[in-house]
Amino acid sequence: MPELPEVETIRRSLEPELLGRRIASATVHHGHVTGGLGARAFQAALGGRTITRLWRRGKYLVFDLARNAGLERHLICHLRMTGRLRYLRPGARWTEAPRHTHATLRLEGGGRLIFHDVRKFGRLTLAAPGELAGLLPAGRDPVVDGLAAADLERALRARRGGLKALLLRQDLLCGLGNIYADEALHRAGLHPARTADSLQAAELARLTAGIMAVLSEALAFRGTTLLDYRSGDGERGGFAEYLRVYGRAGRPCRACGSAVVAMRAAGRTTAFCPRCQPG
DNA sequence: TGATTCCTGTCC
DNA sequence: GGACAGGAATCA
Repeated sequence: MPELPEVETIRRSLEPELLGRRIASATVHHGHVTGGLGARAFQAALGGRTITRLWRRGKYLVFDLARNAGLERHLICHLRMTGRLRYLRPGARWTEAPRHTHATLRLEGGGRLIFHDVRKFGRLTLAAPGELAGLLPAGRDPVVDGLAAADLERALRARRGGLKALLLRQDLLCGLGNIYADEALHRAGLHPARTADSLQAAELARLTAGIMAVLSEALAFRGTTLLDYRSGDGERGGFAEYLRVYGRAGRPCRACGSAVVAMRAAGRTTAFCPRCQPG
Protein backbone atom coordinates (compact mmCIF):
# COMPACT_ATOMS: atom_id res chain seq x y z
CA MET A 1 0.00 0.00 0.00
CA PRO A 2 1.79 3.09 -1.12
CA GLU A 3 1.84 5.72 1.60
CA LEU A 4 3.94 8.87 1.75
CA PRO A 5 7.41 7.24 1.65
CA GLU A 6 6.44 4.94 -1.21
CA VAL A 7 4.82 7.68 -3.29
CA GLU A 8 7.79 9.98 -2.68
CA THR A 9 10.16 7.16 -3.72
CA ILE A 10 8.17 6.71 -6.92
CA ARG A 11 8.31 10.45 -7.51
CA ARG A 12 12.08 10.53 -7.08
CA SER A 13 12.60 7.55 -9.37
CA LEU A 14 10.40 8.98 -12.12
CA GLU A 15 11.50 12.61 -11.99
CA PRO A 16 14.87 12.24 -13.77
CA GLU A 17 13.25 10.15 -16.50
CA LEU A 18 10.20 12.30 -17.12
CA LEU A 19 11.05 15.92 -16.47
CA GLY A 20 11.01 17.96 -19.67
CA ARG A 21 9.74 15.02 -21.71
CA ARG A 22 6.86 15.46 -24.12
CA ILE A 23 3.97 13.00 -24.24
CA ALA A 24 3.57 11.65 -27.75
CA SER A 25 0.36 9.76 -27.03
CA ALA A 26 -1.76 8.55 -24.15
CA THR A 27 -3.74 5.34 -24.17
CA VAL A 28 -6.40 4.27 -21.68
CA HIS A 29 -6.89 0.52 -21.75
CA HIS A 30 -9.52 0.38 -18.99
CA GLY A 31 -11.66 3.48 -18.56
CA HIS A 32 -12.61 3.10 -14.90
CA VAL A 33 -9.16 4.30 -13.77
CA THR A 34 -9.78 7.70 -15.32
CA GLY A 35 -13.00 8.23 -13.42
CA GLY A 36 -15.27 8.11 -16.41
CA LEU A 37 -13.09 10.21 -18.68
CA GLY A 38 -13.01 8.40 -21.99
CA ALA A 39 -9.88 7.22 -23.72
CA ARG A 40 -10.34 9.77 -26.48
CA ALA A 41 -10.65 12.73 -24.10
CA PHE A 42 -7.66 11.51 -22.13
CA GLN A 43 -5.55 11.24 -25.25
CA ALA A 44 -6.69 14.68 -26.43
CA ALA A 45 -5.83 16.27 -23.11
CA LEU A 46 -2.38 14.70 -22.73
CA GLY A 47 -0.99 14.21 -26.20
CA GLY A 48 1.64 16.81 -27.08
CA ARG A 49 2.02 18.12 -23.53
CA THR A 50 5.36 18.45 -21.79
CA ILE A 51 5.90 17.27 -18.21
CA THR A 52 7.27 20.35 -16.48
CA ARG A 53 7.13 19.24 -12.86
CA LEU A 54 6.43 16.09 -10.86
CA TRP A 55 5.39 16.72 -7.29
CA ARG A 56 3.56 15.06 -4.42
CA ARG A 57 1.05 15.95 -1.77
CA GLY A 58 0.27 13.18 0.73
CA LYS A 59 -0.28 10.04 -1.29
CA TYR A 60 -1.07 11.95 -4.48
CA LEU A 61 1.37 12.43 -7.32
CA VAL A 62 0.84 15.43 -9.60
CA PHE A 63 2.25 15.86 -13.09
CA ASP A 64 2.29 19.48 -14.28
CA LEU A 65 1.73 19.49 -18.02
CA ALA A 66 2.32 22.45 -20.32
CA ARG A 67 1.32 22.99 -23.91
CA ASN A 68 2.17 26.28 -25.55
CA ALA A 69 2.28 29.19 -23.14
CA GLY A 70 0.01 29.23 -20.15
CA LEU A 71 -2.16 26.29 -21.05
CA GLU A 72 -1.29 24.18 -18.08
CA ARG A 73 -3.05 21.06 -16.91
CA HIS A 74 -2.42 18.54 -14.18
CA LEU A 75 -2.50 14.78 -14.19
CA ILE A 76 -3.21 13.58 -10.66
CA CYS A 77 -2.43 10.00 -9.73
CA HIS A 78 -3.49 8.08 -6.62
CA LEU A 79 -2.28 4.49 -6.38
CA ARG A 80 -4.59 3.45 -3.52
CA MET A 81 -3.71 -0.14 -2.63
CA THR A 82 -2.01 -1.92 -5.46
CA GLY A 83 -1.43 0.74 -8.10
CA ARG A 84 1.97 1.08 -9.73
CA LEU A 85 3.58 3.65 -11.98
CA ARG A 86 6.48 2.28 -13.94
CA TYR A 87 8.77 3.96 -16.44
CA LEU A 88 10.16 1.73 -19.16
CA ARG A 89 13.11 2.91 -21.19
CA PRO A 90 13.03 2.41 -24.96
CA GLY A 91 13.10 -1.27 -25.77
CA ALA A 92 12.40 -2.42 -22.19
CA ARG A 93 9.83 -5.20 -21.89
CA TRP A 94 6.67 -4.99 -19.80
CA THR A 95 5.79 -8.48 -18.65
CA GLU A 96 2.85 -7.86 -16.32
CA ALA A 97 -0.62 -9.10 -17.24
CA PRO A 98 -2.31 -6.84 -19.83
CA ARG A 99 -5.61 -7.03 -17.97
CA HIS A 100 -4.04 -5.07 -15.09
CA THR A 101 -2.31 -2.52 -17.28
CA HIS A 102 -4.76 0.35 -17.46
CA ALA A 103 -3.02 3.27 -19.12
CA THR A 104 0.15 4.00 -21.08
CA LEU A 105 1.84 7.32 -21.83
CA ARG A 106 4.30 7.12 -24.72
CA LEU A 107 7.02 9.75 -24.70
CA GLU A 108 8.65 11.44 -27.61
CA GLY A 109 12.10 10.01 -28.12
CA GLY A 110 10.97 6.65 -26.74
CA GLY A 111 10.06 5.25 -23.36
CA ARG A 112 6.70 4.61 -21.72
CA LEU A 113 5.03 5.40 -18.44
CA ILE A 114 2.68 2.61 -17.43
CA PHE A 115 -0.14 2.67 -14.92
CA HIS A 116 -0.80 -0.81 -13.55
CA ASP A 117 -3.25 -1.82 -10.84
CA VAL A 118 -4.51 -5.28 -9.95
CA ARG A 119 -7.33 -4.01 -7.76
CA LYS A 120 -8.46 -1.14 -9.99
CA PHE A 121 -8.81 1.23 -7.01
CA GLY A 122 -6.12 3.62 -8.25
CA ARG A 123 -7.13 6.70 -10.20
CA LEU A 124 -5.77 9.02 -12.84
CA THR A 125 -7.52 12.40 -12.84
CA LEU A 126 -7.11 15.38 -15.13
CA ALA A 127 -7.48 18.84 -13.64
CA ALA A 128 -7.21 22.46 -14.60
CA PRO A 129 -5.05 24.59 -12.30
CA GLY A 130 -8.09 26.05 -10.56
CA GLU A 131 -9.46 22.61 -9.73
CA LEU A 132 -6.31 21.32 -8.11
CA ALA A 133 -6.90 22.46 -4.54
CA GLY A 134 -10.25 20.73 -4.36
CA LEU A 135 -8.80 17.43 -5.51
CA LEU A 136 -5.79 17.23 -3.19
CA PRO A 137 -5.85 16.57 0.57
CA ALA A 138 -6.08 19.65 2.76
CA GLY A 139 -3.95 18.34 5.61
CA ARG A 140 -0.35 19.21 6.25
CA ASP A 141 2.20 17.00 4.50
CA PRO A 142 4.89 16.23 7.12
CA VAL A 143 7.69 15.95 4.56
CA VAL A 144 6.73 18.80 2.22
CA ASP A 145 5.55 21.24 4.91
CA GLY A 146 7.47 19.96 7.92
CA LEU A 147 5.76 19.06 11.17
CA ALA A 148 6.34 20.60 14.58
CA ALA A 149 4.49 19.68 17.75
CA ALA A 150 2.49 22.90 17.47
CA ASP A 151 1.35 21.90 13.95
CA LEU A 152 0.22 18.50 15.16
CA GLU A 153 -1.52 20.10 18.14
CA ARG A 154 -3.43 22.41 15.78
CA ALA A 155 -4.37 19.51 13.50
CA LEU A 156 -5.67 17.34 16.35
CA ARG A 157 -7.17 20.05 18.54
CA ALA A 158 -10.81 19.42 19.46
CA ARG A 159 -10.96 16.33 17.24
CA ARG A 160 -12.93 13.40 18.55
CA GLY A 161 -12.05 9.77 18.08
CA GLY A 162 -8.93 7.73 18.69
CA LEU A 163 -5.45 8.73 17.58
CA LYS A 164 -5.27 5.96 14.99
CA ALA A 165 -8.41 7.18 13.26
CA LEU A 166 -7.18 10.79 13.40
CA LEU A 167 -3.77 9.96 11.94
CA LEU A 168 -5.45 8.33 8.96
CA ARG A 169 -7.50 11.45 8.17
CA GLN A 170 -5.92 13.11 5.16
CA ASP A 171 -7.69 16.39 5.89
CA LEU A 172 -5.69 16.73 9.12
CA LEU A 173 -2.30 15.30 8.10
CA CYS A 174 -1.74 13.80 4.70
CA GLY A 175 0.46 10.88 3.75
CA LEU A 176 0.03 8.45 6.63
CA GLY A 177 -1.75 5.16 5.97
CA ASN A 178 -2.29 2.06 8.03
CA ILE A 179 1.35 1.02 8.20
CA TYR A 180 2.98 4.28 9.23
CA ALA A 181 0.15 5.34 11.55
CA ASP A 182 0.70 2.14 13.57
CA GLU A 183 4.47 2.56 13.48
CA ALA A 184 4.34 6.22 14.53
CA LEU A 185 2.06 5.43 17.48
CA HIS A 186 4.39 2.67 18.59
CA ARG A 187 7.41 4.93 18.44
CA ALA A 188 5.52 7.50 20.46
CA GLY A 189 4.43 4.89 23.03
CA LEU A 190 0.79 5.85 22.58
CA HIS A 191 -2.19 3.50 22.49
CA PRO A 192 -4.13 3.75 19.19
CA ALA A 193 -7.38 4.48 21.04
CA ARG A 194 -6.02 7.37 23.09
CA THR A 195 -7.91 10.58 22.40
CA ALA A 196 -6.31 13.76 21.16
CA ASP A 197 -7.53 15.82 24.11
CA SER A 198 -5.88 13.42 26.56
CA LEU A 199 -2.38 14.08 25.21
CA GLN A 200 0.16 15.81 27.45
CA ALA A 201 2.66 18.14 25.81
CA ALA A 202 5.43 15.55 26.09
CA GLU A 203 3.24 12.93 24.42
CA LEU A 204 2.38 15.29 21.59
CA ALA A 205 6.09 15.91 21.09
CA ARG A 206 6.75 12.15 21.06
CA LEU A 207 4.03 11.61 18.47
CA THR A 208 5.45 14.38 16.29
CA ALA A 209 8.89 12.87 16.54
CA GLY A 210 7.53 9.37 15.90
CA ILE A 211 5.76 10.45 12.72
CA MET A 212 8.82 12.28 11.39
CA ALA A 213 11.23 9.50 12.32
CA VAL A 214 9.29 6.66 10.76
CA LEU A 215 8.64 8.62 7.58
CA SER A 216 12.25 9.66 7.11
CA GLU A 217 13.60 6.19 7.90
CA ALA A 218 11.14 4.51 5.54
CA LEU A 219 12.08 7.05 2.88
CA ALA A 220 15.75 6.26 3.37
CA PHE A 221 14.94 2.59 2.69
CA ARG A 222 12.80 3.55 -0.33
CA GLY A 223 9.56 2.47 1.29
CA THR A 224 7.94 -0.73 2.47
CA THR A 225 7.24 -3.58 0.09
CA LEU A 226 4.94 -6.18 1.60
CA LEU A 227 3.64 -7.58 -1.66
CA ASP A 228 2.78 -5.18 -4.44
CA TYR A 229 4.66 -1.94 -4.01
CA ARG A 230 7.42 -1.11 -6.49
CA SER A 231 9.14 2.19 -7.24
CA GLY A 232 9.02 3.81 -10.66
CA ASP A 233 11.96 1.72 -11.83
CA GLY A 234 10.51 -1.53 -10.49
CA GLU A 235 12.57 -1.80 -7.29
CA ARG A 236 11.22 -3.12 -4.01
CA GLY A 237 11.35 -1.04 -0.85
CA GLY A 238 13.60 -2.20 1.95
CA PHE A 239 11.78 -1.03 5.08
CA ALA A 240 9.49 -4.04 5.71
CA GLU A 241 12.01 -5.81 7.93
CA TYR A 242 12.25 -2.77 10.19
CA LEU A 243 8.52 -2.54 10.94
CA ARG A 244 8.04 -2.79 14.67
CA VAL A 245 4.33 -3.63 15.01
CA TYR A 246 2.50 -3.48 11.66
CA GLY A 247 1.60 -6.99 10.49
CA ARG A 248 3.28 -8.52 13.55
CA ALA A 249 0.30 -9.51 15.71
CA GLY A 250 1.24 -12.41 17.97
CA ARG A 251 4.95 -11.89 17.38
CA PRO A 252 7.31 -10.15 19.80
CA CYS A 253 7.47 -6.38 19.91
CA ARG A 254 10.85 -5.32 18.55
CA ALA A 255 11.31 -2.92 21.48
CA CYS A 256 10.29 -4.98 24.53
CA GLY A 257 9.55 -8.53 23.41
CA SER A 258 5.89 -8.55 24.52
CA ALA A 259 3.42 -10.06 22.06
CA VAL A 260 2.05 -7.52 19.58
CA VAL A 261 -1.75 -7.29 19.70
CA ALA A 262 -4.21 -6.62 16.87
CA MET A 263 -7.33 -4.56 17.36
CA ARG A 264 -9.85 -2.87 15.10
CA ALA A 265 -9.77 0.92 14.89
CA ALA A 266 -11.45 3.12 12.32
CA GLY A 267 -12.38 -0.04 10.45
CA ARG A 268 -8.76 -1.07 10.03
CA THR A 269 -6.61 -3.72 11.55
CA THR A 270 -4.40 -1.94 14.04
CA ALA A 271 -1.30 -3.47 15.62
CA PHE A 272 0.20 -2.22 18.86
CA CYS A 273 2.30 -3.35 21.78
CA PRO A 274 0.28 -3.37 25.00
CA ARG A 275 3.40 -2.82 27.09
CA CYS A 276 5.03 -0.04 25.06
CA GLN A 277 1.65 1.55 24.30
CA PRO A 278 -0.45 1.21 27.48
CA GLY A 279 -4.11 2.17 27.32
C1' DT B 1 -18.98 8.44 13.49
C1' DG B 2 -19.37 4.18 11.46
C1' DA B 3 -20.65 1.12 7.75
C1' DT B 4 -20.51 0.27 2.87
C1' DT B 5 -18.48 0.09 -1.63
C1' DC B 6 -15.04 -0.75 -5.00
C1' DC B 7 -11.64 -5.02 -6.67
C1' DT B 8 -8.83 -9.27 -6.98
C1' DG B 9 -5.18 -12.13 -5.22
C1' DT B 10 -3.83 -14.69 -1.30
C1' DC B 11 -4.23 -17.54 2.49
C1' DC B 12 -6.38 -20.74 5.56
C1' DG C 1 -14.92 -21.61 -0.69
C1' DG C 2 -14.91 -17.86 2.10
C1' DA C 3 -12.58 -14.34 4.86
C1' DC C 4 -9.43 -10.78 4.48
C1' DA C 5 -6.51 -6.93 2.93
C1' DG C 6 -7.46 -1.57 2.59
C1' DG C 7 -7.79 4.48 0.84
C1' DA C 8 -11.11 7.29 0.24
C1' DA C 9 -15.71 8.53 -1.38
C1' DT C 10 -20.34 8.13 -0.04
C1' DC C 11 -24.18 7.68 2.84
C1' DA C 12 -27.00 6.74 6.95
